[in-house]
Amino acid sequence: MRAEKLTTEVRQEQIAQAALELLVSQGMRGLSLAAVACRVGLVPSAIYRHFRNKDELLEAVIDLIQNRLFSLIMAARQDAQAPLEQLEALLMRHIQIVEKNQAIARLIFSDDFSVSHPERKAKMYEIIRSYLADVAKIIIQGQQKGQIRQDVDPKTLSIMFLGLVQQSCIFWHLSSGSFEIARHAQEAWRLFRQSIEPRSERRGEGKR
Amino acid sequence: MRAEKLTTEVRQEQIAQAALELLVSQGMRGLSLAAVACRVGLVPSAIYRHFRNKDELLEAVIDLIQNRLFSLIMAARQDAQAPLEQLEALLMRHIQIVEKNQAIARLIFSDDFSVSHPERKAKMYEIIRSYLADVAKIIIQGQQKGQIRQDVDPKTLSIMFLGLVQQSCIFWHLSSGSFEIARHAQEAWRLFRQSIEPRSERRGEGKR
DNA sequence: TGTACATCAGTGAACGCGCGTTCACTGATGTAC
DNA sequence: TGTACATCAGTGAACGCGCGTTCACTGATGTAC
Repeated sequence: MRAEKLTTEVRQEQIAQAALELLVSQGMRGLSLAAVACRVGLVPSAIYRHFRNKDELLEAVIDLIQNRLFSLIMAARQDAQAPLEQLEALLMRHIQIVEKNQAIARLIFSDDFSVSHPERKAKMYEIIRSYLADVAKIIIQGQQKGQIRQDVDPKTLSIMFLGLVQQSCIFWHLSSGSFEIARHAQEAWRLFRQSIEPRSERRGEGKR
Repeated sequence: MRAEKLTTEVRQEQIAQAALELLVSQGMRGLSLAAVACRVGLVPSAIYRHFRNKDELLEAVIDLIQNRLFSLIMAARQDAQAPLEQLEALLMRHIQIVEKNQAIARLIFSDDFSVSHPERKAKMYEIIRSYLADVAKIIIQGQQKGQIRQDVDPKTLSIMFLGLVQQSCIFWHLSSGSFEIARHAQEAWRLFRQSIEPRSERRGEGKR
């Protein structure tokens, strides 16, 4: 049975999308050209009409991830006005798409990164850094508004924030879903929030 | 050239050790039986005199990791008396062996875990949980001695503590070593420590 | 409106490669007599 | 102390498998005349 003939632009999107879905659900081994092609309804060799090779497909997957991360931040910024609440919204949105966060970890720790492709690893590093820069921006706004204490490095804070996300996801992954990710995230966020709020607010609490 | 004939016990240790080293330096793809054998000075098929198959070798690697994690905690507990200082020592010891921590992440997110071997994933989950239980013990001692505030769940705290470690390692890995892991860990620890110390101490600070 | 042609997405057979694994064989070591 | 034998770690050739990739071919679509 011959598949419908579609333009390269459409197919490239479909293929990259299918590859990301496979990465999420099946891990790196599931990300074979045969499996990707099957999911799109094509024959393996048809992939080569739209990507030069598997490496080029992986690049497309990375671009897809970059876009997802970016829109996540955009969405969180619209969820709330105040910086602290934006961070909370971002954390909760991350938790909601746990499986997709795993895909990032799987990619980062896959063989196609660590040794084989240093330039790809560098690209991913840049993507994460730009994500963190956006988080840091929110933090700096919080500091200017007096919502976040000023004696901490925004960059350090942004990495710690991402740590809240990642850690929850790793546990969720390892426990095969039985780990109560939402509850943990809330408790962790409470602590994190207390540690970054200005001391003056804490003093108020302490006085009672 | 024929290799020296050694007992299975000795070879099993050598092989598992070599496999872990390869996992650390080369990632999962570097962990081929051929490479492992070569590192020990054997021929690939010789591995089968000491392990039934690759799966059994992986089990041995996991056991090795478990032992390493355990001795890390033991060492940290001897570094200091007070619970908070023990945690700090543990964090710093973790940072010193960044590369080895990566190996854990590589294993966890490899294909041999996520989909292929649920029981192996479960075992790793147990290992991490028992590690966290030890960390939680230290935290509970800290709460009893009044060094750590009592209104936070020790389990949540232990996961957040591990988050400090992991996050630093992930960044160090991604940045190919250019990320200043020690500085970040110190700053992150400072914040973490402040957030878990009892409020009475903070109130004192705030009064000035 | 109809015909001829170029373009290009989709096909299926075939390839080379690296991998885990098997197996008959070797030869050193320790034990029984 | 010497001889015969069992044990077992190490060897190298060979295998089957899944994978990424190539290539000549098909056939639908759009364009030029």
